[in-house]
Amino acid sequence: MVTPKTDTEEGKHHEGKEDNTADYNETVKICPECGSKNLIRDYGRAELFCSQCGLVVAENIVDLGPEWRAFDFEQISRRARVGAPMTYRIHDKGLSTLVTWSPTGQGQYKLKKWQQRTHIANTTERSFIFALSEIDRMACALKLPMNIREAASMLYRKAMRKRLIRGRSIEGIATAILYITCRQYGVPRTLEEVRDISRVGQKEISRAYRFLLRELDLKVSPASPVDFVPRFCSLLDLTGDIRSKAIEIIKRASEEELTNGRGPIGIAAAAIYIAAILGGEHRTQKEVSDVTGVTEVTIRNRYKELSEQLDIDVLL
DNA sequence: AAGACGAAAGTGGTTGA
DNA sequence: TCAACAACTTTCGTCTT
Repeated sequence: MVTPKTDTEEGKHHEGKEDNTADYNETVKICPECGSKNLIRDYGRAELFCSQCGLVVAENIVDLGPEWRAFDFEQISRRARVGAPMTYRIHDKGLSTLVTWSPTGQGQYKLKKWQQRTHIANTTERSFIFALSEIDRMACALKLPMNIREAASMLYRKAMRKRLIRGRSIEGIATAILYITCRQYGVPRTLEEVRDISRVGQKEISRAYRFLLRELDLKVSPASPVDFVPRFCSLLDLTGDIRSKAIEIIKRASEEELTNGRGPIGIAAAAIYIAAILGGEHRTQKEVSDVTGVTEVTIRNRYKELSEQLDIDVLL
């Protein structure tokens, strides 16, 4: 994986020289409000915020850029000497050198031919390339940040090393890998969302998902409703205020054990629905339903439970 | 007319014998 | 492997604004 972004000496070097929101974003790892390390990047709103208390730590974050930066010549030479940053998203980890055609060199021409033949020599290599491009395509469609694509690629590589891919659909595995990675990184996508941009059906994704969890010995804790809130809120064009309110409601609900055995998305949807009304930014059940993918009936059921048990008066 | 409500039947996934 | 089960969906008639 690409080197982590915390580079302390670097931070001191160029204070105030560059766009400081981005710098802030790269160095802050702990929420100043509650100390939680669980910061979530919300690319829909371009915000970095705390999943515990909802505090927006940084705004206008622009990640997705080059994985490293250099601020003086020494750093350039130190970091740039190997060429492109090593990345797992290229099938040979980006370490190969592509020799391009040159009209003068006969030797280079042969080398190029040799490269082409061996580069994509066998079918496993081919399918790996395909898998990575698929992961990239899907991650792109889901607007996932680069670090998740990297992690997904890494996980796929791991699955391949363990010979888990053979005889299975590459699409299914790749989709499941992405789904798992999103969960691990606290930016879950719903199964429906993943299915919509995948080329395989939900059943196959689920099968591959369970298979991978078992074989790779991964433990993915059930998604928290909180993790869905920022994205749903931004899709509904709600302010950060509502988002915080919704997260607050979910926290109280889970303390009262109202979330047990309930689908996290339904909880998130209901909390957002309530929060939006309380905050004067009313959204209809249908609107919330369309964005979250749970039915209005479920939203009603959850929101009835929540408002009654938590003594929240929801006056329309 | 649109939104909210809730009853009732149906669906797909999980669990435990 | 199968049946029981809970959560969720679909459908639809009714009430409210």
